[in-house]
Amino acid sequence: MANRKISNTLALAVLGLLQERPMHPYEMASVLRERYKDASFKINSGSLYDTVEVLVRHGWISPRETVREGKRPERTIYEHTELGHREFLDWLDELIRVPVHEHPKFMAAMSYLGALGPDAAADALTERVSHLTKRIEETRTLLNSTVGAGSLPRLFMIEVEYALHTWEAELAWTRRIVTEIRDGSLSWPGTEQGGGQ
Amino acid sequence: MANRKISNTLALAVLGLLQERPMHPYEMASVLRERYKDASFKINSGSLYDTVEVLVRHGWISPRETVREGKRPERTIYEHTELGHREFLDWLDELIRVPVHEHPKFMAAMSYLGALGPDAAADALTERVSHLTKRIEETRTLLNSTVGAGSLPRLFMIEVEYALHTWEAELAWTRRIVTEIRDGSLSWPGTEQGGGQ
DNA sequence: GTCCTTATAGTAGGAACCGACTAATAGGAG
DNA sequence: CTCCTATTAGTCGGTTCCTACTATAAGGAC
Repeated sequence: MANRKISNTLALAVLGLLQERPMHPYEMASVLRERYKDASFKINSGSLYDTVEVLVRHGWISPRETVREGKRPERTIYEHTELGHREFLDWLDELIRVPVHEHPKFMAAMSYLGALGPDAAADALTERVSHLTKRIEETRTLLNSTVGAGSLPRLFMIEVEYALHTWEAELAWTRRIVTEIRDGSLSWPGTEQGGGQ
Repeated sequence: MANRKISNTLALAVLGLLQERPMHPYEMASVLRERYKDASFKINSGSLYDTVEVLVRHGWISPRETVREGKRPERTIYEHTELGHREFLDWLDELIRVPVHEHPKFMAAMSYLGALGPDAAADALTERVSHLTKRIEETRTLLNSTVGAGSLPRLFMIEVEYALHTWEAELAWTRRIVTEIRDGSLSWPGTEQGGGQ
């Protein structure tokens, strides 16, 4: 009963939307995209319908009605249950309280940085720096045109602020490593030019 | 031919190990753990054997021999192919060059921070701060007892330095948000006490 | 009015992934 | 020398996840 939880965060997104009002899956995807939440959740129509089914099986949401307009496919509209409401808050609380170990692809790649040799490594990292810089600028622009312009409360985009902050940290670190590779202070076992010592 | 790539980074780990010397899957897992690479890759015996099979199907690695000691299960030893060598370097280079969008669970949760209300939110974030602090300390200790003690070259633990840096950034950000919730500078739509303005 | 593109709504089949299990051996406790 | 646990090595079955696809309707170009 402890970790019988669903782990896919897309389920959290669905649950969250249904706290507001009943919706059919396709609409959930649209609303999430409108609100820029596709940066936080991996929205994929196949997974979305599966996720909804799992939530139904667990009794966290339930179908409310099935409507059909013209000859388009039927839309099934879902609503949250009492249990679903409690589990939503519980899950949310835990996700915030307890950091989980994740496995970002960049960390995996850095584990084998040595294999590239110092020159290719510095080169690849330099290109990463430029991608990150661009992404950060775009995100700043987005925040300025929404929260900055007063059209959205800051709380509604707080996770974007978080992402921005982590990218900035990654950028700073990456830049520093490039410098250290180039000036030899990060020495490269396997090549004969060691750093100091 | 462009994105016919394997996406699971565990395959990168396998490929990387086989650049050194031939190995059987169980040994790969042990070596990765010895080298603290289980922080970078999600090692799971089920997935590992599947991944090895996929690599064989793609022709990036191939079985070299099957040995049996006593009546224990047979061990199949794999080695990398020429193609596997090229693809390893290529993939590595791309993972470093081009940042991919990931979906950390914390970001997902922060998207619904509002649902907790300011008090519960500050409370949960405060607990996160303490977990992060502890994790950072432990990681510093690990780095001191390996790279710091001169028993491992810094390059071999560079991804741990990266993780440490990102956790520190997350910690600083989380602390700041807690402060802003408590002093009211992060205002909470839905409750009536707005911030400044 | 016909053509083309985009939006709407969802389905289906297979690949990937993971947890739980098997089964043998080695190493100590007593 | 018998029991118990840890280590070695890998398999199996089900769930989850994703890509590719179907099919209708609406909106403009010309």
